[in-house]
Amino acid sequence: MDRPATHDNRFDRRLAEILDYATEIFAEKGYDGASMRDLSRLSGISLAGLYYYFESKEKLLYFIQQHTFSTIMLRLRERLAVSSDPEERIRIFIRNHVEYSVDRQKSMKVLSHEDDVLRDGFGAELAATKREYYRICIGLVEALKKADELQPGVGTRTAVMALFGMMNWLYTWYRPGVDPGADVLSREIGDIFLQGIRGGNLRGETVPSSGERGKLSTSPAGAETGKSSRKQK
Amino acid sequence: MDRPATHDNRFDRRLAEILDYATEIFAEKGYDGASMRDLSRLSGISLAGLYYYFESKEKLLYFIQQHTFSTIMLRLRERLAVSSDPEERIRIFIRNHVEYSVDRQKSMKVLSHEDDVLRDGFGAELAATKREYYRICIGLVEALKKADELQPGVGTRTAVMALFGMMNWLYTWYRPGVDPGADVLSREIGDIFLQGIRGGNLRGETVPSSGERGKLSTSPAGAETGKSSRKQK
DNA sequence: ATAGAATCAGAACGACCGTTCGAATCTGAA
DNA sequence: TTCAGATTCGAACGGTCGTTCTGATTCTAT
Repeated sequence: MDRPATHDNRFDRRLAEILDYATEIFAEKGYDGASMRDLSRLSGISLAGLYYYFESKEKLLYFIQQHTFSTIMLRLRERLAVSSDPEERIRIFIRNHVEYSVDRQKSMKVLSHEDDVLRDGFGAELAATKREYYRICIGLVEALKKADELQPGVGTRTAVMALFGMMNWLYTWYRPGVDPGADVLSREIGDIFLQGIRGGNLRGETVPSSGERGKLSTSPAGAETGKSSRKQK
Repeated sequence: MDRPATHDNRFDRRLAEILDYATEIFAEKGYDGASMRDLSRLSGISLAGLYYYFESKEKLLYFIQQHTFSTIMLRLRERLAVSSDPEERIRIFIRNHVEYSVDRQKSMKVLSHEDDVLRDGFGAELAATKREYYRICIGLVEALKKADELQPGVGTRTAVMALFGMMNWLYTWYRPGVDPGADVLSREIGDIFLQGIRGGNLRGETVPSSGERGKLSTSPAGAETGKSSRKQK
């Protein structure tokens, strides 16, 4: 009876296909280094034909990054809903991020490596999502700290950024088939992080006076997920 | 008496100055996004004048990366020479890397972010240095493992890559004046890493059977410092 | 004073860039 | 079979790119 929007499905599927090709060349050559003619060649669609599906190269990158990030975010929310244990929730966060990184390495590379390319409208929306993602992680870590009643040797911001570093650096070295699978990798990174922020096991045991500097946040700028800014051409 | 090569000193100083400007724009806009005309504008040197000091944009990037990396390597060797304690040596490694990252953030960004741009001659030499750097770190971690007699819950390669991740991600989020100084930061990252790879402090205590998968290195490719390859335009 | 190093403006080179346009082709409902 | 709308295309536009050339000038050390 209702066969709604036969074009739209068609259109969306084709666009998704193009997005996959675009992800590939952006990952290979970088956003600036990749040309629309590269994409045309790889996808087999004529240069002009591409522009039937999106209005600009910038928008193309936006589509990729937005889709990647919102997928990660969506899965995270689903998975976090099933547990209220602080440690387990952090492991879920890591597992979710690492699994996606391993699964869709190229998408993740485009998201991480071309982080500061988009500006204004597109960039702002992504930045907001990213800040939210960062805030979630901060929340998880602070919940753990409270539950464990541990006086922190490492500041929360540093800890979270270190965690993002471990996870986001994956795209530079991970080789499927050579390196451990997402499950093992998640456990390993989780182990390092959790043992890392929990005390003990240190030689000097310089417990007091450490980290978390006195004056807190005299900074004008708000918190960021990372990634410095890049001036436009 | 001997006043040798007065030009050469001049030449080198001027080149170094240009390299600083180039580091700035490469960090700002990325290698592909930055143009020689940008560099000309920023440095105040005419477009043609620039080519008196180097033969191509590629070589420019090579100079920057090569100088940055060899400086880090040089300092590392000096500092490692003064200690033979496994933990302290790892802390020295971290301290050396983090200090430089904080001190010369832009150089470090160009080194990390534009990692896979150079190919062939230039790229190969840098890749070799990088592999050596990675090997040193592997050696330090394995020395610690042996000294501590700890059965590892985390594979050495994963651990080292996680460490590189924590350190190399710095350029994306670190803000001087807002975030801790290099000394505190080094200690924090060192704490996370060292406590992280030493056991204990975990809930489940799934000590055996974990990580370090059975078949070791069936991979054809050699070990890498990280960073995937990028196809040339 | 003078040779040679350093620098300049300006134009030009061919190559490639992102994007657009009008025409051609295809597709599915009538 | 028709035909409107969806889809695709070749060709071109105006720019910018890295690099080189010319020819002249300005520094600088002797």
